Amino acid sequence: MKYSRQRELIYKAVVDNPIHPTAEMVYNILKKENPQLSLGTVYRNLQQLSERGELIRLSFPDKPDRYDGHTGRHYHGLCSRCGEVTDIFVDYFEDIDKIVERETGLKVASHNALFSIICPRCADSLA
Amino acid sequence: MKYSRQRELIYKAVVDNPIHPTAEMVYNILKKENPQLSLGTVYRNLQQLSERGELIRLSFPDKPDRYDGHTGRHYHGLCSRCGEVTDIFVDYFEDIDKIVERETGLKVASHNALFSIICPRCADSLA
DNA sequence: CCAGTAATAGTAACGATTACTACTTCTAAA
DNA sequence: TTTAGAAGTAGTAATCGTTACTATTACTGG
Repeated sequence: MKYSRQRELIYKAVVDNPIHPTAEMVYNILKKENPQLSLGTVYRNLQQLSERGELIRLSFPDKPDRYDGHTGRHYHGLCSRCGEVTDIFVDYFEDIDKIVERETGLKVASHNALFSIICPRCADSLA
Repeated sequence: MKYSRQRELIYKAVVDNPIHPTAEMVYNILKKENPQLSLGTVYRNLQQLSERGELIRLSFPDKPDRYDGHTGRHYHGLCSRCGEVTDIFVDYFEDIDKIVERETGLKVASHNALFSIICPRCADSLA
């Protein structure tokens, strides 16, 4: 894989923006300073980086995919009001992989979890 | 919501097929006996049923959405070899919602989990 | 500094899904 | 039961997110 300035920018845009941006968001963030950037380049690099495990790609029904720069095992929260995606850093629940293995007989490599939450901003606006 | 024969068929196709079919799969299953069925009708009803909580809609990167007729809390396994989706029925891990609430301060309603597994068929073919 | 390979910009194409429209089917009340 | 009106359907067009293509540009090893 050859170095490219664009890939560097795209990667940093995801890592530096904890909002879990979509491809379009990355494009909009970067095009201000890099007006020649192509949306296809953003998509291509996000895909490559995800394949290589340098980014994580998240899918939700009826919404564009989002990308996460944290590659360590962690969970996510999805605000059921505003749709915001947040990282949830708690210790990985090792046990539950073993429980599932024991109870189902399947070989379990890992799991990921999505918590349905109310984010602080939405919680406030409700109060 | 008014009764329709098509909706009934679509709902049953999902509930009766534990493969977590895609919209296209549902269409193909049903069109044999119901050649007049329209793909748009399948999509529209799957969406309505998901919105009403009678089906669950699952999204994965780069794959069409899948639908699950089990609406009770449960988990899913995704075979990392063949991509097959399976239900995983183990007791809901109530504790982890509380742990996340305690550690993050967020209001947690529930979670779902996706286990990365090797399905029995793939495990066999490797042996 | 140059050759060769990989990456890009720009645009076209694609697949999954939703929207639209004229026609059909439920259903509730007369 | 008939019938009016609302909701649903079939068939097709349109949309959106994403990937593919192509001519040009930018890395990098020798």
